[in-house]
Amino acid sequence: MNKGRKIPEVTIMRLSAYSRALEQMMSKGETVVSSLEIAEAVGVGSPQVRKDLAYFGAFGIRGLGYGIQDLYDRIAEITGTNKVWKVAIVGLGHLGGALVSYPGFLSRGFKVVGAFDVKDIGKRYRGLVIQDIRDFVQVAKENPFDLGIIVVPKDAAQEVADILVAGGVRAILNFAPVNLTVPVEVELKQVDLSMFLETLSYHMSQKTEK
Amino acid sequence: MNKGRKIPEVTIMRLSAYSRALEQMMSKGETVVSSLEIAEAVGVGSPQVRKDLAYFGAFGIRGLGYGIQDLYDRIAEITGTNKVWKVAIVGLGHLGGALVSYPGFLSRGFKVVGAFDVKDIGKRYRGLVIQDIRDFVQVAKENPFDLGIIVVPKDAAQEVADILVAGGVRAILNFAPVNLTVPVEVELKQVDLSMFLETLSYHMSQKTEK
DNA sequence: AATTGTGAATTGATTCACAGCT
DNA sequence: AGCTGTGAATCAATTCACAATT
Repeated sequence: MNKGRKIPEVTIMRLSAYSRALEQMMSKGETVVSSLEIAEAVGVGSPQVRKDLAYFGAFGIRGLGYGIQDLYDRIAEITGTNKVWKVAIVGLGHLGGALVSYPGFLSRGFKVVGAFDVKDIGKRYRGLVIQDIRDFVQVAKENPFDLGIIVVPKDAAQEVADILVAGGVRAILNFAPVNLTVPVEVELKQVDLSMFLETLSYHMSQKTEK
Repeated sequence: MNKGRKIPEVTIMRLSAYSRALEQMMSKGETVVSSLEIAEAVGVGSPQVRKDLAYFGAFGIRGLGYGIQDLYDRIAEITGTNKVWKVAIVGLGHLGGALVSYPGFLSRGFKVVGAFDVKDIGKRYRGLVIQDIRDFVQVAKENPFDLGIIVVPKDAAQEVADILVAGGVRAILNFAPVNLTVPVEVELKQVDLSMFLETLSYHMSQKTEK
């Protein structure tokens, strides 16, 4: 097992990937799977899969493999995707608007139940009414959010983060390309889309130079 | 220095972050900066900053710091953001549509010059005309793309990847939640948005359990 | 016979601490 | 005097290899 130890963030991300591979397998009607099969589906080594799972207990059967449904449920329990999390999106520009109805969110337990911005207040947006971000704390008092997604221009991002924190969210996903400061008890994840492209352009540049 | 060694992917991502911090500083009219100041702006340790930079050479001045403009240019050269890369986006759903005009892309050298899908062919979309993905190879023959972004449903993603590769792209950024297979000479980066939320829900679950 | 679960070995990344410059 | 650049030390993650189990 591994009760006390700190679990690497990449392990959690891989669990998500395993989980999706398991969904695929379930839909094909399979019931048992080996660490090697999972590994191949996801593109890692099989000891990696076993190590990752071993952080959380021993739920395979030696000589046989893992029960797919069982493993799937265990992972959902671990990553918290067996619950439904209430999400507020702040910033309904192109990207924010797209995220409101991103199918991958709802299917994994993230339900967008609030949309906030500084303009277009009152406008309907895919079943949600855009609310004034300045009312966030008030709104959250009636109906708390677990998680906030920030999709505003970078100069506004810290201010929005402060509001989300004041409104009691427990985690923030930030798409604005700035480093935010939040209290330690609030989980923060920074995602910068152009950063991903830059790793690619780095590798492309490398190759042309050679 | 460090000419031969393999550079960690996280280092490249941090270089992007440093670069953005430098932009900020330049806009304030500053001209010199220490590794500690960069580190604080980005949220890492100062030896980390120096190590990252040292992979690519020694471009600071001992006792003084780094020339901001100079360092900025060097990083742009390293990450390839001093060039303009031609990008094709495949899949103009909500997310794909948002990415077409994502401001962070163009400002860092990624110019979306092609939009492809299986439907709405011929429709104009923010200055681009949607083209048939089945014509991709033909279109790319006339006007090659450096990089392809896949934003299609997961069942179509591998097929699209094969087409992009056939059309000669050198790198692929994939938003579909599946593991793609491409030839080694093509750079591939997988981005799964719900994975980021899942790291957050994991940490939130942890806290409630305690 | 097959595959898990896990200590041990290895590889990789970060941090330390200080010599070397300006 | 101050800050970089870097080898050495530490810390973390991955991979190996095999005993344990069905």
